Amino acid sequence: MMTIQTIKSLLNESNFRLTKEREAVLETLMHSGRMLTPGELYQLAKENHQRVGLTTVYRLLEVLTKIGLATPFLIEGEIFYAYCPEDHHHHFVCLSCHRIKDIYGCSQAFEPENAPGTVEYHRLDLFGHCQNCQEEIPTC
Amino acid sequence: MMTIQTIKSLLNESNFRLTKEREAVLETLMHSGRMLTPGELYQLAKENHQRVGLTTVYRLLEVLTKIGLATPFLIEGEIFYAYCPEDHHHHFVCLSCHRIKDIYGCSQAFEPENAPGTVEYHRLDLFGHCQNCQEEIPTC
DNA sequence: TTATCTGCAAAAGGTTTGCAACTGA
DNA sequence: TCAGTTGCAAACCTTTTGCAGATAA
Repeated sequence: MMTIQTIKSLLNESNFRLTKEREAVLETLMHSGRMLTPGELYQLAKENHQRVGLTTVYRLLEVLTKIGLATPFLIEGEIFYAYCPEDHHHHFVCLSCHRIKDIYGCSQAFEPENAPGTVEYHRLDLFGHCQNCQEEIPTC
Repeated sequence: MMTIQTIKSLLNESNFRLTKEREAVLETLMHSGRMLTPGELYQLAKENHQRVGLTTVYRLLEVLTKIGLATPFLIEGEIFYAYCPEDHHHHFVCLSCHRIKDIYGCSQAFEPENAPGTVEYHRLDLFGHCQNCQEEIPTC
C-alpha cells in the first residue's frame, strides 16, 4: 500500500495539499479496506481521529478521484468510494461487508478490436460474498 | 430488441403493470440507444409522447432495474440508466454522447478461480468515444 | 373488482457553495 | 507569503413519500 508521503507528493504535483484533516480521512479510508459512502467515511474518520467536517470529506473524495486514488462504486442506488491505487486492476466487491479486494493481472484481452469506438479505459468489477461473509450467511 | 409485448409479460410475471405512461417512457429509453439520467428521460418522454410525471419515471426505472431490464451507470458523479436486455453481456459507453453498445461473447474467463469469495455476477464496461464522436472531437 | 399505478405537492436527504478564518508549502 | 483548505450554515437538487383519483389485468 502506498505511503502517506507518496500520496502527499501526488497531491502536491497537482497543487493539492495534504492537511492533517485530509490525512485523517485518507487513513480511515485506506485502512477500512472497504468502500464507504461519504457519510460513513465522515463518521468513521470522526471516531478514529480528530474532528473533521463532512464538507472536507466530500472535497477530499473529489480530489482523490481526480488524481486516481479513489474509485466510486454504485451499489443499489448508493454511491460508495474506495481507496484505489492508480495502477490498472480490477475489483472483487463483497456485497455484504463492502470489502474490496484488488485483482491484478488484466489481460486486456476483453477490449475487443471490433469495439465500436476508441476505448479510453475499462472497468471490471466482480460482485459476490467474501469468505468471511459466506460463513455468516444462513442457508435459506 | 425485445418487443413491448415481451416486456409486458416480464413485468406482469412480477406483478407489475405496463401502463401507457410506462410504455411511453420505456420506448423513449429503448429508442434513445443511450444512457439517460432520470431527468433527461423525463424531458425526452414528455417531448415524444403524452404528459408523464417525473415520479413515474423514477418508479419505472426502479422496476426495470429490479427485473433486469435497465442498468444504472455512474459517470462523473451522475447516475444514468440504460435499457439493458436481461442476458449477460458487456457495454461500450461513449463518454461524449452517452450512447451504449452492447458487447456479447463473454468468456467468463476473468472470474478468477482464486477470487476471494463467491462471485455472484460481474460487470465489464468499456469507456471511450464512439466513431461518430471521434470525428467531432477537435484535435487539441 | 382490486391491486397497482399516476401526478402532484411536500418532505427528505444527499451534495455543493459562499465565506471568513486558517494553514501547508 | 499566499494559494489552497477548513467548517459552518445556507442553498440546491435529486429522489422519495403520502395521498386521492385513475386504471390495467
